[in-house]
Amino acid sequence: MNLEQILTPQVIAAVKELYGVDATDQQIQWQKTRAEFEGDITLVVFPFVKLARKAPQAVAQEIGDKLMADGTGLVAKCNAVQGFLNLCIDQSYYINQLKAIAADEHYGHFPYPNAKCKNGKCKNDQMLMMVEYSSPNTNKPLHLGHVRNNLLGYSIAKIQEANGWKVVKTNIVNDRGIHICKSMLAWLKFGNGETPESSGKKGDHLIGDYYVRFDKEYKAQIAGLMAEGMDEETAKKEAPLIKEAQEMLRRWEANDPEVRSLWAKMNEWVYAGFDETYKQMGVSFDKIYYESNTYLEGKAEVEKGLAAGQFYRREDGSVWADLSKDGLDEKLLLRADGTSVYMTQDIGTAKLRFQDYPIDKMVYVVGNEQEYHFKVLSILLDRLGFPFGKELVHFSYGMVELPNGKMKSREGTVVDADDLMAKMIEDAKEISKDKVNTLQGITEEETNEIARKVGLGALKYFILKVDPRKNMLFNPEESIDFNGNTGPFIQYTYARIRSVLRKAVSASTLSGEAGLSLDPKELALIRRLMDYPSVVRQAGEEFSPAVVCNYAYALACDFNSFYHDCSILNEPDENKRALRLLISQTTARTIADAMSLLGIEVPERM
RNA sequence: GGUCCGGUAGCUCAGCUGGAUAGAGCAACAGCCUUCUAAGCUGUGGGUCGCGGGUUCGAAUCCCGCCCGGAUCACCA
Repeated sequence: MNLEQILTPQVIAAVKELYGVDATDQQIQWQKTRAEFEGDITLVVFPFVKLARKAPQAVAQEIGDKLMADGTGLVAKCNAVQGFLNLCIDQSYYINQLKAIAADEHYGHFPYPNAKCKNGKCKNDQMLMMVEYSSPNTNKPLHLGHVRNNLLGYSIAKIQEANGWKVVKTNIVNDRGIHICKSMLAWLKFGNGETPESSGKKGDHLIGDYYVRFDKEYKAQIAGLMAEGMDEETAKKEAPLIKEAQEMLRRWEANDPEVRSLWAKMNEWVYAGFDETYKQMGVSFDKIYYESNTYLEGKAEVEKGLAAGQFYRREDGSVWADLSKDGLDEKLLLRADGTSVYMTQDIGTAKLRFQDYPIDKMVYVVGNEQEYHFKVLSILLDRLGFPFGKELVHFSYGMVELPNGKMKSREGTVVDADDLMAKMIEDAKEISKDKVNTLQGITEEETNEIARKVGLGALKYFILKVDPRKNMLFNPEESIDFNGNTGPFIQYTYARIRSVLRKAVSASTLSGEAGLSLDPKELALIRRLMDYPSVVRQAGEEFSPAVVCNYAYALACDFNSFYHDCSILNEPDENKRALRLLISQTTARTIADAMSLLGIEVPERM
């Protein structure tokens, strides 16, 4: 039970006694006391001013006097400034809270709050949330946009786990379609049998190169045709290359063995490349789906819906859903030639997933450009009887933009994920060269490991600290910071604490704390630590790793300030020293936990 | 045009379930290492919170209108 929960009923009682009115929970507003006033927590008394028909200051004073006279001794002092009642809480309360936090192995995590209730009877099963993220196309390597997606998806999964959900991380790989045929065709025509082994290229990069090559050759053909007098639109349709690619797609759909085997081979190259990237990024999946396996399932679902009268068929044979009752348009589900569209595939994927897992909540981590798609998908899944359809979450995030606009794969204006991670690790290593005194006696391997954690930490924090909904800017010309409000700053704080704890000879236990008086910096830290569970809760409700970032930063700031002012190991009073060690240890643990929710590792030294 | 999202310091971003004088970091400048890691700490300067109305004791925050930027409204994914 936190401070507000303890104090709120006391305030309600005080207001009742003083003014004979029943105050509602909503009228009780707490906020942190501003630094310039004395106190730990502040009650806003404006809501009671009318009831009391007195000046705000007088009301605040009256309530404050009542709280102090309650006999518990919790409120040690108070002062009233206008309509704000600042309360000083007895220090023993904080010390007890600190001990409780230190003793709680899973502090900030909520084990099973989401008990599944059926027929009013709770079976205490854990609710299952499936989180889809990454969802790459197999025709090009991952870029910075994917990095944001992956980091957000992974972090959200961790955050929801901390909030008590059973989370299944999933990936839907878009492995079929015209895009991969383009790469395949270009490889056949211009590849001379190049393989990842023969060229030493990562498989996804190799395929990406041929995708770019296709586009280049295709554009040349279009230009050629236009020079012969054809208009642009016709030229785009008539260029031999695009026709060949389309023909290849037809052969793929017809299960042509030759095309299928090439397709399988090239996709394997891509997956090997993706696996490397995912591993370096530190993300993982519990279950991977492939569109080549789900799109037929989608067609079947649509046919079923059609038979059930949910959808209708037009004269040309195409199948549509009428969403006008939901305030939307009509939406195509199957083309006249019977082939499926994006929506059909997503329905099929949902079907398979629901067969595989008892999904209570489905979360799609997909860019905000697809908001309309998911609005439609939600309605369609609901109509088709999927329990999670209506309440599906499209975790919609903003684009990563470069100084000159959006990234475009075909135009080569992308920031490659592998390159970027390598660059960050390299930068981290460069910076660590100046730290010879703190990193002396460490093996080359350890140094590399620290650089990896720190470099990736800088990148991840840089991306995750921004509100996911917002577009964010990345300037490749300016390197990502390692100072200030950054991942490395927080990692550094952790490493500092670990260093102190290593040097602490014995873990003396805290006793006889009655006589202890808390330093303001100690108090601030304990209060910050107390906030952690509500931060985890909020991050889960809002689907926002940024909330966790802000907290981790604030916690690190509080610690550094404390560290600067208060000596830990050199504190002569044994009891005080024990308290500070306990604060330090709890802070380190909380930093590490918060960072783990972000998918960021913390080094023991740096 | 309809719908959705954003506009806060020179730059990158917090704050947005209404609360006291709008916060960080970067960049600039000035201090702090014989003492637990200086990737740190302390300080200075920097703002019509896009604009205009409204709601109220109180608005960056809520409501309405407008301006600017982005996304979306495909037999693309």
